[in-house]
Amino acid sequence: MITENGADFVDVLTADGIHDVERTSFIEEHLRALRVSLEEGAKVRGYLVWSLLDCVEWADGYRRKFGLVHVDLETQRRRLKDSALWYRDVIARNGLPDGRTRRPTLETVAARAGVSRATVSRVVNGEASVSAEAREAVLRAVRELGYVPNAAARSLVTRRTDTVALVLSEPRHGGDALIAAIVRYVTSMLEGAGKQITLMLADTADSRRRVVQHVEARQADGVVLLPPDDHGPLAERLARTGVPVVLLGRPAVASLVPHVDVDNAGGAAAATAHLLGRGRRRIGMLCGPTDLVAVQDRLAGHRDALREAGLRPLLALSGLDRESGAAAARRLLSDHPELDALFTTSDDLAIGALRAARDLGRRVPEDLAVAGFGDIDAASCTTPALTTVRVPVEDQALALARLMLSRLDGRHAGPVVLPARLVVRDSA
Amino acid sequence: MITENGADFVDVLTADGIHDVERTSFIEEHLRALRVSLEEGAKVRGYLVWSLLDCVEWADGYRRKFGLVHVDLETQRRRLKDSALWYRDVIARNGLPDGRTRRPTLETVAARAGVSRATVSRVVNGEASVSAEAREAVLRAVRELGYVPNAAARSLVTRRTDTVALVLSEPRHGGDALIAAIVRYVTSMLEGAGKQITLMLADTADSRRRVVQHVEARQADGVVLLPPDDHGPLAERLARTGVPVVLLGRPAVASLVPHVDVDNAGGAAAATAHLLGRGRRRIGMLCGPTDLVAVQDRLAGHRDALREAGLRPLLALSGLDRESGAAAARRLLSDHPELDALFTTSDDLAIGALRAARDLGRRVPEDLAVAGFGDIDAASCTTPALTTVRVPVEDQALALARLMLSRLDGRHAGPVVLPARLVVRDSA
DNA sequence: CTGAAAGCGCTTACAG
DNA sequence: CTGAAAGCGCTTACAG
Repeated sequence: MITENGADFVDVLTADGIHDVERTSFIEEHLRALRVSLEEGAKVRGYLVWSLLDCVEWADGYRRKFGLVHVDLETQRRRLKDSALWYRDVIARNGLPDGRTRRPTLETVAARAGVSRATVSRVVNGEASVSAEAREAVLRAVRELGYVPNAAARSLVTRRTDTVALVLSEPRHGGDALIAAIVRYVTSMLEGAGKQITLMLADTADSRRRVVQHVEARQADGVVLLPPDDHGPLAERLARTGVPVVLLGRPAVASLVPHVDVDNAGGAAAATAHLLGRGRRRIGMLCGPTDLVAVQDRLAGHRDALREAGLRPLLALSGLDRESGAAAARRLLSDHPELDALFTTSDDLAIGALRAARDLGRRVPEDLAVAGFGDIDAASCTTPALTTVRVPVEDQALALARLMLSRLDGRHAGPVVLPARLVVRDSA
Repeated sequence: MITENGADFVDVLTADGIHDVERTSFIEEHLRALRVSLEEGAKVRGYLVWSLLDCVEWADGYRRKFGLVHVDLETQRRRLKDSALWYRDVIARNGLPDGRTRRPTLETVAARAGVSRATVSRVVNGEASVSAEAREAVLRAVRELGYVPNAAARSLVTRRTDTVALVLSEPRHGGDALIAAIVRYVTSMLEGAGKQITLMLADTADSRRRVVQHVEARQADGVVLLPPDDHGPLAERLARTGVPVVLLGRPAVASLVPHVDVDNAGGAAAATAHLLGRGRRRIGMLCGPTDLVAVQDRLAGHRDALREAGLRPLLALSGLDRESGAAAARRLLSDHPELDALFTTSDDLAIGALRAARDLGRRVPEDLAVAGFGDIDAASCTTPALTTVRVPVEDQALALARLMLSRLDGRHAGPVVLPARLVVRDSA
């Protein structure tokens, strides 16, 4: 660790409020680490205070100066061990590891192992045709030197990049939870398979050009593209380069590019059936922007479910946000005061509808049942809590990653459609 | 576009419900594109139907077969133009562009421009010392051939990667909105500066090792690391390699690694002052996991504000989720029924507290004022709407990107602390 | 201002 | 099973 004047410093522990049993081994462990550091010449330049809650005030002086860490015991010990190992490591190397030192290359490893570069390459890449002794020697040299292959050099000759581009466009639909889940799960699965992720944006003409260039220059072995609402053309264009492309959401136009989607129609039909099942017969619908494919599908599901009951849909077009949902609901309810239920193509619209209902003095669900779509985080926080259709964001992310992996393996794959489950709460 | 049996097909337009004025030019434009395609030998294999809402049912047959696009006029025209240009482009190239064709190299460009590879390289990299004619010739050849430099070859010799690693660890604090904002804004700004983003996870021992290897092997020119709560050691370790590192959130231990943070203490003090200003004197606090630095700082701000008013804090420790917040609130309120306000270190805890208050029959804010921290999406949806402290997620993301860029430019930089503003709603 | 040439660190036929 | 050698596509002193 480095203080503000750049000098190394080691920890001095002051721990309070720890169970005695635990304290002993904890302190011992720490002091051992400390002793090692001191013996190896580190100078004490400050204090790191670990303490529990009841000594916050006492410890405040230290906190101001060096930072105070409040941790539970488990964390405390893990961190302690980490930093102890780390100190030893650093000190063992005699001061700062030098970033400017040349990294070892195949050449270095080969020399140390007493074999040729070709053999080292074979071992590193897991080829079978290497003798046990050679392999052993190479592996040892790799370990001792901390050899890591140079990705650029490898990619230059293999023409692979072991990289997948994750392309985000404007999130008109889906929201932050979906983005976060995809970023996390797609990355996790692809990293597990030895791929690297390049994050790209495709929200402007410029950035879209960049994506096309990137892919045409073969800087990615595959592309995960989301959400595609406005980007059918982009997806097709990328697919034409021969690089595997995978989409989130059904594209507007039938396509051979495989995609992952949620059963929007089925979910909307389920929500509508639920309203019907509660005896509602005059059901209005708040419908988000109809150029979004997901909105189209939800609309279709709603319509089909109504038709089956011999009813016809009654729509109010709306934007994407709560304010616009509230306005559409007000409009619909004043034009059609007889309505006893509202279905909306998104939770944000439903939350707007709840506000409108409150403003208009309609009790939910007694006078007006409201059902949304999405099960966003806020849906369970409203009063009444929102009945809605859950969009399984994590499953979508995982399916997307799996689809990409199978395409990278050269397998063909069709679209994946995940079920959307009704979540019944209080609003309908 | 490709149908399911792999054949090209062109669009046939059927548009309804469009204002007549618009319709004419729209259809004309489309038919022109169509004619071009047909003249150039494309076969009609299907229909793409653009229509507006009122012909949904009629169009359903087409929808089933080929996908139906509902679009507003603006979108319609843009998309039409896109696909028309795209058709022409593809067809002009005589069928599918071949992904397996060799891309042009410096060599190719040099030959075409009648100069040496070195000169082409100089032009491409914007060096000044090139004659106007040579530059002109090279630029033309680049344009005509669609030349894009091979990143691997370039990186091999320059030892730069023009890549920044964006490292995500477990999101114990901050949530999806923060992740989404960072992914979006950091990527946007760095792409604008010609950098590529490599997305990495650091949530397991394995993935952390991968990150260290990645950086030590110089596969990134910089690292944006978030959230650092458990990763002080990782940040220090990466910084030791000499690669610029930038952190989200104040690290637990004082460090030279620059970071971006929110004024957690100031925000908590403001919320507490607000409660005091409303005449509340018996203020309890729900305190999230105290090993999180942000929680420590919020706690400190709360305590300082109380102390200034001659009061002492009354804490209940809690986890991170709503359930745990509700439980802590129940505990605190039954042990101390005299409490007239609660401050919480996060909105999720506050939402839990609202539930507990309702269960216990306490009216909010009359009997019990509640203030949270974060201003998450759900905060404005509760009843009563939550008074809270806004954490400016976009500003954080932008500051993080700026910090990284200045570090990449070799400039040193200190920590950035962004203000956290009180948002007064109904709960306090 | 320009070109010939060396070299970045790998992989991969090819020959043995 | 192994090594010598060519070559991936670029940049950059160096010499002119």
